[in-house]
Amino acid sequence: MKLATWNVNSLNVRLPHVLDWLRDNPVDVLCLQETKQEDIKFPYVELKEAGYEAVHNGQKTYNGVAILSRHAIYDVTHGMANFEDEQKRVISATINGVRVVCVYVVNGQAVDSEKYEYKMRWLGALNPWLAGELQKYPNLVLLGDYNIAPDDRDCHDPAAWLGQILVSPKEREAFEKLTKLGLHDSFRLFEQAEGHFSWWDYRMAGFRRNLGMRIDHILVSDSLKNSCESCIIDKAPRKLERPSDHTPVVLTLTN
DNA sequence: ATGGCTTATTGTATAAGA
Repeated sequence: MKLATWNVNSLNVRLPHVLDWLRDNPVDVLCLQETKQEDIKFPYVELKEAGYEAVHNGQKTYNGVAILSRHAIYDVTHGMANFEDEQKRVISATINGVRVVCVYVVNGQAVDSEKYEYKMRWLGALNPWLAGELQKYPNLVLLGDYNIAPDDRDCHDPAAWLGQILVSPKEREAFEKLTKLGLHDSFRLFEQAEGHFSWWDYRMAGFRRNLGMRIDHILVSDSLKNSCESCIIDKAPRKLERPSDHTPVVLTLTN
């Protein structure tokens, strides 16, 4: 089973890239973030023609998450039961006996901002909510844009970014607390080298110079850890015309 | 050279992303 995550930065703009990518990479499940569209505009028909069922928790202009699947989708829930939120950032479903949780974590803008406070409150709710979900669904995969680079090697210039948004100690502590629930960063089960990123700023020729961050992650529960066969970042879509600033991360599970 | 780009908005400048 292959599961992937991709922040598309507007599905309206990026649908051709998504359809092309799914044709070349027919994963079982693809989680999307920042669809930035109301449900009525969501391209259910085009995705169905491409072989994918989809569920969407969206809103106009901002945020929005979706799960696309080649297999039947069961028990869909929106958001986190313990956190009232107008922003559409979470959608979950069960597919092939795996609980798939798709998240678009708050960006936070700057460490001294109100948005950072919201980010920390949001992450503060995510942890206990996931603890409960793991009780209900031991086979769980948490995919999405975490807006956290968990380690210095996940940042192109740790000295320049020291204490900044995406790498601040509190954010990294929140990520660390997720791993303490028994969730494992599947990319780091394999690749340990520096210079692997999932997001590059549109400015400063960020991609060409590999000035990136690894902020899109796929975490797997204890019970799935030994089934992980590979986790790769696919940089190909970032090279296209009018790309998303993020690129897909793909997990392969055995059986 | 601390800027640079991209997206959406009942737009034509502003907010947000990260």
